[in-house]
Amino acid sequence: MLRADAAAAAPEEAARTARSDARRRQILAAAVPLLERRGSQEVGMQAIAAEAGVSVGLIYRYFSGKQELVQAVTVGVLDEMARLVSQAIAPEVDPVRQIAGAFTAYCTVVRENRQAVLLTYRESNTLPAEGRALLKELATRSVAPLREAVEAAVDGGRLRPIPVDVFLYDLVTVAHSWALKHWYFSPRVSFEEFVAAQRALLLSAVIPPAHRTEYADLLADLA
Amino acid sequence: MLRADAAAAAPEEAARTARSDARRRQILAAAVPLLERRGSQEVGMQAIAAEAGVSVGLIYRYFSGKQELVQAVTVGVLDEMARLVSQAIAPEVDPVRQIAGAFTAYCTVVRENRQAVLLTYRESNTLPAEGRALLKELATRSVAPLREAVEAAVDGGRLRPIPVDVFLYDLVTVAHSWALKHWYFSPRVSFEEFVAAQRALLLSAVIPPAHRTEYADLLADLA
Amino acid sequence: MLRADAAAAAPEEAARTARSDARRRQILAAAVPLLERRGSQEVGMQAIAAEAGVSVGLIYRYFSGKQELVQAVTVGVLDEMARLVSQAIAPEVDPVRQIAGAFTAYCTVVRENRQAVLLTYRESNTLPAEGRALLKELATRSVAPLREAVEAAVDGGRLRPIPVDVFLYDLVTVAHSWALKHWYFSPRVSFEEFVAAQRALLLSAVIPPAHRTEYADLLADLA
Amino acid sequence: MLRADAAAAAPEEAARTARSDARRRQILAAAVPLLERRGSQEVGMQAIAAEAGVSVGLIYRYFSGKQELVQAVTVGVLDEMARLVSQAIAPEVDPVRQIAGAFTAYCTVVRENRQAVLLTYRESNTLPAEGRALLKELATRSVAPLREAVEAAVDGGRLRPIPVDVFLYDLVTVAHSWALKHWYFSPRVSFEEFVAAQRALLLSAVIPPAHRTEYADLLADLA
DNA sequence: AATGAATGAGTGTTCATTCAT
DNA sequence: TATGAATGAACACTCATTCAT
Repeated sequence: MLRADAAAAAPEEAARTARSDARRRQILAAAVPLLERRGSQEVGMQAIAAEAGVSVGLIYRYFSGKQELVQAVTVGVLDEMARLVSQAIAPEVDPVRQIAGAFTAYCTVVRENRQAVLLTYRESNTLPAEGRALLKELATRSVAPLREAVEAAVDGGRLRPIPVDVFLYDLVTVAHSWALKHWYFSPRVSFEEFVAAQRALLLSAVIPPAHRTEYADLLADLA
Repeated sequence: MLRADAAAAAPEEAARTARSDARRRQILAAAVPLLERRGSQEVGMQAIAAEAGVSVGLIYRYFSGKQELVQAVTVGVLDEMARLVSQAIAPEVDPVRQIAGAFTAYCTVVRENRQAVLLTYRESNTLPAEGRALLKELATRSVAPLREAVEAAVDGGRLRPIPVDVFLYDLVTVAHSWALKHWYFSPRVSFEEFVAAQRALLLSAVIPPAHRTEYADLLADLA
Repeated sequence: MLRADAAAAAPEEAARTARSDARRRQILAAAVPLLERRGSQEVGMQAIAAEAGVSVGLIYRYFSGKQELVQAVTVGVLDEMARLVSQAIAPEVDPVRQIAGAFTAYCTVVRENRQAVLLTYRESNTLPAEGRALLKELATRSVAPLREAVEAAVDGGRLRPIPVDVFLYDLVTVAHSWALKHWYFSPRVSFEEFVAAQRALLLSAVIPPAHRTEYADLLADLA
Repeated sequence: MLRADAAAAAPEEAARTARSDARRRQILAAAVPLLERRGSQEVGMQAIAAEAGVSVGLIYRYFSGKQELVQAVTVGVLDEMARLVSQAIAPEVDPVRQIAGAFTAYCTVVRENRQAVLLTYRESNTLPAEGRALLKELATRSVAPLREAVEAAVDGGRLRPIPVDVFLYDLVTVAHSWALKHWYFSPRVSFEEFVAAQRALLLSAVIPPAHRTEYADLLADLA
């Protein structure tokens, strides 16, 4: 009996945790589009509850308050994007092609999560110090694979000896600019043109003359 | 009498307008640092009135509401930055050097108005469509001189035939990234290193081999 | 079968009642210190459930709502105090000494249940009419033994012909004042001094000159 | 002009303070009966605002929050009672008659402010430490005149050498008991009987035999 | 032109109570 | 019998906006 109970306890606990996680996800899933569209300021807890199909009180069982919910949404959105990017990176041998692929993947993820990108830029200012630190760490962690590729390329002489930190964040910032300056880019260039042009521009800046022919396909889009 | 009045009316009117403008500026000047530091959400009208040394009611004589005030602050901040940049651009003959100079100027203005840059990114999402359009127009207008330089350089063959729109906003976005990613860059590179590296990177991407020796000084920082 | 069931029913019923009573007591025991310390207002049902080690829902099986629970706690506390007092009263032959003993006992119980006394004063205002009536009845009943002693003493001529009702509640009120005005008395007199002084004062007021020497020991503390 | 302005400034300020005070009083006056009847717990800010004929927001201009308002009401009620008592005390030469008069006055004030007395007992438990300290100080200050009379009587040998602190608060507690135990006393004795009996009882306890004939009128009610 | 007292709809949050399991 | 997730009305409090002076 006792053993059976003990044996049963674990699955019971697990089931509870699973249900609890499902609720959290349900609430977050409802909050994400609202916060993306209108910002944490404009969206009330009642609206989030209504969208999630739960009562206001229930949200407070899963999140200590609005701030924590907004932070969870923001972190979740960044996490998801990092996951999508890492999924999308093809396992290339050539580090330069890996960089190119990662940048393309990043841009694609940005295009498909434009509102989410804007949300992270917008809400990161409203987060408390702790949440901000979490976001920074997440950002740093999610560019790690890209950083390795850049470092490998530089070490292997396939990229000029550039300041890695600077180039790395240029890749990210430029990818983000499809969301940040969407009003500007979208009427002027197609997404594909944007990616091709940016990729060619950024790589042109760092591929040394000796390897330009090797990567001619990547640089072609600049003419 | 009537004539005297009419004669007096113009100067009177002018004086009134002048006083009115002074009031607007007084209120805006008080609002700017508050909004930069804490965001429009966190700052109340009462706080702005107190900071400006006027009553709440008076603000409503000069602005139709909080939204308009925030918009005026945002526009004002962008205007001021555009002014500072255009002031800082030396009248160079060489369009490439003009681009380099403008980028450096832009970065310096960003450094000295970091909070203002963040404010524009933050608040532009809270603005109504109309205000957003105004901001876009302003942004477009304020890069116009830079665009001319880039176009001239491309036309003169000193820059590769790149998509001008893309390169132009890369310059702006990268300059902004000193503010947007300050938490990342500032512990890793000094502002001078940042500017030199970015300038070299961006120009490397676009200066054709034929002119690389001519601009060796600008490209030096990449080794 | 039916008979066996019927035969078993009585003990089963009894066992159930016993378990049920134990539950009630368990919940009340958990609620008492919480309500004493923080008041019914500040204490939530969830907190009481947690303290009792049961679920919130279970409390509603044993009490119809918070109000009833608070009432049960209040009544319980008064009951317990009445019990302690009646226990502490030594079976004296002399009614005056019985009064003195009962007063001393009352004071001691008040000292050891100061928070409980405050609770009854505090919560009796929040109770519904019905609960209030119950409390009054309880209070009346619990002073009954004391009333008998006073009446006996008056009838026997050992106390002056005073209005019994008034004197009776003065005894109670003064005993309570150790709790009600604890902030005042405690830094000024010790508990023992308080009891001796009050006892002497109250008895002085009612013992006729003819019996003063007989009770000199009880009156000593005033002079 | 400047002088006129300066001259006008003071009255203006004074007028503002006067209006502000009137508002405070208006809100307090509305809050008192509500809090007396139903307790701070049961009374919402909206109800107080409605009763006062002002908006909720306005209350927050004059009180930092509900707690402060409740404290102000409680203090105000105690203050008013202290004022009424001190007004009612006739300037007697004889300190014993002064005590008797003060006690009678106290009882009368309690009778006419029964709910207020209950309110102070009830709410003093919900107040923060600071507010509680204020109440204690107020209570101490408001019995000061009575204390002087008691001390004078003891020093002059018209009262037995009793512990002043104890007797003083017995007077107060017994007077309060008309409110605290109103449910008990009121069906049993009239207010006048109550006062006469209590006065006689308390004075009997402390007037030495030597002066009993002198104050026979005060002691008469005990028979 | 200027004030600031006054408004009241709206906010985030709590908690007694219910009910499916 | 026992659970605790779920509810939602109610709360204290805020703040953009108005308007009598």
